[in-house]
Amino acid sequence: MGCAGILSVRFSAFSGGVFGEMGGDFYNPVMHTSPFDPSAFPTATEGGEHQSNLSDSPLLANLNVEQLAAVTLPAEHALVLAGAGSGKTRVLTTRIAWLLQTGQISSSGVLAVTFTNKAAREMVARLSAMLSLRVQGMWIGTFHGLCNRFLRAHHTLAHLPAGFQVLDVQDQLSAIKRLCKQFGVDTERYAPKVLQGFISANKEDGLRPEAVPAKDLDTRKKLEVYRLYEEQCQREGVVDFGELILRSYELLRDHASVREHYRRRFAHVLIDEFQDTNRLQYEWIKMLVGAPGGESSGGCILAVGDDDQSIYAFRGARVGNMFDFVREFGVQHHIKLEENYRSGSHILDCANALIGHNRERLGKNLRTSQGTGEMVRVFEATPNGQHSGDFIEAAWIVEEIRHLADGGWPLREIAVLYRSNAQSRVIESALVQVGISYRVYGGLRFFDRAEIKNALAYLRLIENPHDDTSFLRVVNFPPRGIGLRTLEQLQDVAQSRGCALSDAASALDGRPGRIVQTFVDSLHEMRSTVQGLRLGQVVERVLDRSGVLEHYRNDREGADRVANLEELVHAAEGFAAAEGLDPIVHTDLSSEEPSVLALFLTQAALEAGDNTAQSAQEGVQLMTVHSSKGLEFDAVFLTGLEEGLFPHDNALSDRAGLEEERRLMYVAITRARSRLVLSHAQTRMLHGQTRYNLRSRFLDELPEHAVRWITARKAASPSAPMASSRQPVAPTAQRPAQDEAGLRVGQKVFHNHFGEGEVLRLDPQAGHAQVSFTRHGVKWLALAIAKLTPVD
DNA sequence: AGCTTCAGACTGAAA
DNA sequence: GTCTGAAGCT
Repeated sequence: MGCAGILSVRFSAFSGGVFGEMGGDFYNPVMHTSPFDPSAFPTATEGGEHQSNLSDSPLLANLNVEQLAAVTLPAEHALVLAGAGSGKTRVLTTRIAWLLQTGQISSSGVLAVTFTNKAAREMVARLSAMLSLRVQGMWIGTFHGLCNRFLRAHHTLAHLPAGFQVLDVQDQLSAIKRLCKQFGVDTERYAPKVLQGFISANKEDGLRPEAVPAKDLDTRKKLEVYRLYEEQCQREGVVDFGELILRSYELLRDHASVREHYRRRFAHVLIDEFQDTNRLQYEWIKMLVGAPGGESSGGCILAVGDDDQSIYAFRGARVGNMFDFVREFGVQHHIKLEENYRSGSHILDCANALIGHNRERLGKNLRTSQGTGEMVRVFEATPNGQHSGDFIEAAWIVEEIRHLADGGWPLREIAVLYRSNAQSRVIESALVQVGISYRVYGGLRFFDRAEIKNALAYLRLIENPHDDTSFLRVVNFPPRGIGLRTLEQLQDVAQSRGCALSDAASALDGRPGRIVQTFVDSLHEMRSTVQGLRLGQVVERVLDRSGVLEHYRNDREGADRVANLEELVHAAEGFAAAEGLDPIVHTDLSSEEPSVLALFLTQAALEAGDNTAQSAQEGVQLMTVHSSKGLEFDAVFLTGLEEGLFPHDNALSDRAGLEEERRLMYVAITRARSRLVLSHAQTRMLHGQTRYNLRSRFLDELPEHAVRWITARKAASPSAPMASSRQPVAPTAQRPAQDEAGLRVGQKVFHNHFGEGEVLRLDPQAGHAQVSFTRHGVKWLALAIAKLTPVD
């Protein structure tokens, strides 16, 4: 599967980031030896207004005025508004390097937090390149990675076992399902997914069950599940993602000495992508630093973010944290990074004009000294007799890509972006048609694959026999004839005795009981046979003894899975060295030190791998706009710019939703270096039916001077006949009157192509009508395009 | 007990 | 149109 590269990079590049120097790194405020690299020592900065004064400092060379100001800020709280492509990461890393080199702090006095492992890795890599000191042991990582590290160090105070494990979303859901079954929760009324959302959302708001207002019966029921879930996790020694942060927060809150220690220690706290932080993450930061006026104020915060790129409100991100931060910390230093080093001014003009339609902004305008660059083009795909608009759109884009490729543009520098994953399919098949290779982002990640999760479940059971989630996952995998019946009995016994499933096995009798007992025995056997082996060997042996590997070998479609399992062995083999750990596994269940196996399993949960479906081959990159954030490409094709799709129907109910959609569009536009092509289709196959869509309102918000409206001039592919040569659409073409044609629900209508039908629903805001046609089924139509005649 | 079929969903997604 | 998850069949 070619995951070798991905894995080895992942496990080595972040070495020490999470686990390095565990223990010794904590209650040990003693500084590292001097971090100075004499050759890079800067001269006095004199307030640092002009870079010319600093030409002899390689670190600060080539920074623009704003970047320099941000890097050399005094040790006070500050907010940096960093526009897209403005050198944000460079500022963050140079700031850290500058603080270290000027001797203002030691490397143990810095805490830098990001959202993704990728961002953390990049920061570590850039710092290593700038500094001669060991970046490994520094507190640079994700919110969850750092909190994990923190809880490991203080696991006793946190009431957790040394080798506590981290539940990912899948594990969490199955834990909740199991709990529902056990306590007879009506899962028709309270879907496990909903309960999971409820629990996570509350944790991310920093709320334990007792703190959530039980306003109605429904909420009370959910709270009961929340409580039971917490008990279950505690009993099994596992934590979910939210718990990592919530418990770290509470630990700091409840233990003054620990709090004081870290507040004294971290003189500088740097936060990346601040607009994406949720309430709990912000509270954690505040607890770590101490709000002004509190009993002890700690270090200073440098928050870097861009309110215009806030696109994760749906998962709890609060742009409001930016405003709160300024208010609560009395932030005096506001720096805007507005110079963009990525795109020409036509592209930036589009971005600025578009985002100017948003009301709730801190305010910021991207500029460039690069010149205008290419015009931004807009393509409208018109359906023909054989193909719907999305097909024509895809074919046209692929043709354009082929031209680019012929012209020497590297394929990996070309991206096709879309609003929702469902759109990738048409584009993929168009690419396959002409034989252009591509990569799709958004598939399963390595550690989320079923075979890997099965293998990890065995390893977890070796580490912790009380992990019932893992027990249930593999008690009948590979199949050994244990059915639901048996498991229910087992769970009953475990519940009445208050013990783990694996300890309840002996109470069962009959054939099923013997099978379960054999399974439990084999786990014991594996646990003892594995002692003293290297981690890689441990994984290998468990894959063998558990029968997992054999099971996939016998599966005629299991070749990929076998390869992935081999990859897992390889990853385990390299893990210890990369983390600077002893590779020998000792799973002493009462140990105060987590075993290397426990750390490996945690790593797997906290860093599940790139979510790219294909291997890292050269190819056009396909992804959603969301996952394109932070990336850049020479050429960007942004597809499906249609009302209902982008902005998406589900986001249109309120102003905030629309503004987030617009920010999403802003993110997409600012990905392009030199070429940006926007496209929309008049008709699109969606959910197995044809939809008629108006072009996106966002297209009408772009400035005329920077945009060229085009239509197809030639056949997009041999099989696709001429797209009709319509006149370029005027950018200001009128939107349909809301009540056009006087339609109402239940109205009988006639359509030239589909014949007779009845209006099922109306969406006046979007100008859409859903019509059930007698002969062609249910379709959504855009009233401006479809000609509907009312019939009586 | 395990496989197959059928209904229903379906914006976005890090750790 | 395609994937997931639960009920039905062998």
